[in-house]
Amino acid sequence: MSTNLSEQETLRREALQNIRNLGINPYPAEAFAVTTTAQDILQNYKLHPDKYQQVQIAGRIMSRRIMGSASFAELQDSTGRVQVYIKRDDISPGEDKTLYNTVFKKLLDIGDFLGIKGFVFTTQTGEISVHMQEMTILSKSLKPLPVVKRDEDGHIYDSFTDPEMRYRQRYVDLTVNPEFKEIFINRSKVVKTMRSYFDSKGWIEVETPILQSVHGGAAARPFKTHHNALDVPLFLRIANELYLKKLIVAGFDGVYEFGKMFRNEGMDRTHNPEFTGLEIYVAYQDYIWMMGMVEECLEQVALAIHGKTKIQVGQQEIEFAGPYEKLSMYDSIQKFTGIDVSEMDEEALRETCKNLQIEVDASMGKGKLIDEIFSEKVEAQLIQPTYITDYPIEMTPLAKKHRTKEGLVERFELFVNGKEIANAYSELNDPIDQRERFEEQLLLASRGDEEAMVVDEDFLRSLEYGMPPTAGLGIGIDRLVMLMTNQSTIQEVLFFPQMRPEKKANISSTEDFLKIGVPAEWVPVIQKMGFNTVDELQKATPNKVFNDLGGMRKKLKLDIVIPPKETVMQWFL
RNA sequence: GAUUCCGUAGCUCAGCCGGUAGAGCAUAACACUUUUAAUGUUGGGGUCCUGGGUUCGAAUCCCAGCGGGAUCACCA
Repeated sequence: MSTNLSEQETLRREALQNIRNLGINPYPAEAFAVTTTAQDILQNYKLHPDKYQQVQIAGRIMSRRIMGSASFAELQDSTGRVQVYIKRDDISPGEDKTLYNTVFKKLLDIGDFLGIKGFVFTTQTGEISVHMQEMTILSKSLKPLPVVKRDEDGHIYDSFTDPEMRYRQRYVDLTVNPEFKEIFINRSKVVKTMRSYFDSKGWIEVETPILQSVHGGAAARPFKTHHNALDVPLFLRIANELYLKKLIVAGFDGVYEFGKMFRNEGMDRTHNPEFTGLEIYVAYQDYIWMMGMVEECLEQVALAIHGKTKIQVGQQEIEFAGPYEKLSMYDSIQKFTGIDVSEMDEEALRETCKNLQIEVDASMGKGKLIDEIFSEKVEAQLIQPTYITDYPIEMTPLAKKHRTKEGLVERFELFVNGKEIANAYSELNDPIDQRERFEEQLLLASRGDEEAMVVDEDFLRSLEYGMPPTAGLGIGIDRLVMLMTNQSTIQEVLFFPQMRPEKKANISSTEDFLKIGVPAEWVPVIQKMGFNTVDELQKATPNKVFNDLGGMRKKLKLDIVIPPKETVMQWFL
């Protein structure tokens, strides 16, 4: 047994062995038939007490209150917690009280999974509880869970709050802070609601490649990888737009995909290197039609989660029922800055940025400059859902030119609570125009714009065969979930947000220590003394190590013989 | 990347002007037949993030590093 375990972990391993010694399998293979849940009991027992005279429930022990020959424990399952009442003479009816006195009181711990057979009743203090008649150990827990206590008023004590630990060990987080499970349940509802809405329209869910040889469809730095068999570089997709449009060319009327996108860029509370995007394309429609579709869809999502369309997000109340306000990009800048940028050329825009104290650089084209003004002065002000429409052509190479307004494209972005959550176009289906737009992107790239889009020849070829007029939409699912669940960081809506890898302590194996002559029973002691590697040990002073061995022996109350000094000296040769 | 705060027991946290570490919960032992943040009594448990420096003496002061949080920048 390693001395690197904490005292509590060692005790639990000993308890595990003692359970085995009693002939009980702490990890049984048999299924345990669950007939009810904590939530079901708490909600329905009073209405139909007769139905709860024989129940089987399973979950984790989350607290124990032992009082002589009777005890209470809280059992937590996926739906919540219910109290269990255990009476010694009920579970150990004969002379042998081992099951209660030893197994329940000594060998079980907080975190263990238990299957319980019993009947539901109400205690003198009025708490609905399960009176245990039989108990099955389903799984022994070897690491102590942080214990979070709650009083009658719901105040939380000693809560497990360290964000690093919560994200790295989400299984612990959701076990001891089960209220966070609600976010993920709602996340699932968001996707489910959207999916069934799309399906009801007859559009089909598809899957397109994640490994792509050309990372098209958006402007971002990709993750690069390599395919050995083909010996070619591949990229994790930054978008799936071009593939979905190829499927419209192929003859589908509506296609959509929920999928992970990967962008090799910064991480913060609204960005994770992998995130979930929804993209949907519908043939013979345009961006005006798409606005109505988005309103209908989001209204259903809000209803599914909150049962109403007006929801609280931070300090704001946001109304998701349409129609949403529509504002052209130029009008929105005029509205919030009083400046009309619609007629300005690049030089005038640059001057305007300077006056507004917005930083610019030489690589920025006209579209980019307007975007800077917009994101600096307008974006944060758009609290209620607002469509910003009709973007400058320069910043949108995949959208169709505006039907009436020169220099603009048919595009909208939906802003809610000051953040963009959707982006849509009347998709560009003119192959010649599309090629020219890509060429302009190449020009921007040569000016140093790292976000300029790359050309996808296969996509251009597909357009040359002919794509029907199409409306397309992308929604950042993580950000939508943040809105719908009132969370301010993306990490809270991802089960496993990206983290810096945990640093692994460099530890020599027991064999390595044996090789230099350390007796087996002393290896754990050496490790306890802080020498994780042979190297570290050999860097220490031999005399001091020898002296410390005696000290550790005394401290750990070990009944083993100290190696002779000559032996210890051999370790350092 | 910049600024700033933080890192002490399994968990949450104290620890002042530098003198080799404390509390609550958890855990161990005993008591207790309806408690509920159960209770009472008694114990055990620490690489004070790591490495340097100042000092007779560092959890504490200084420097560097690592990890994390917040804000900002970048990134639709």
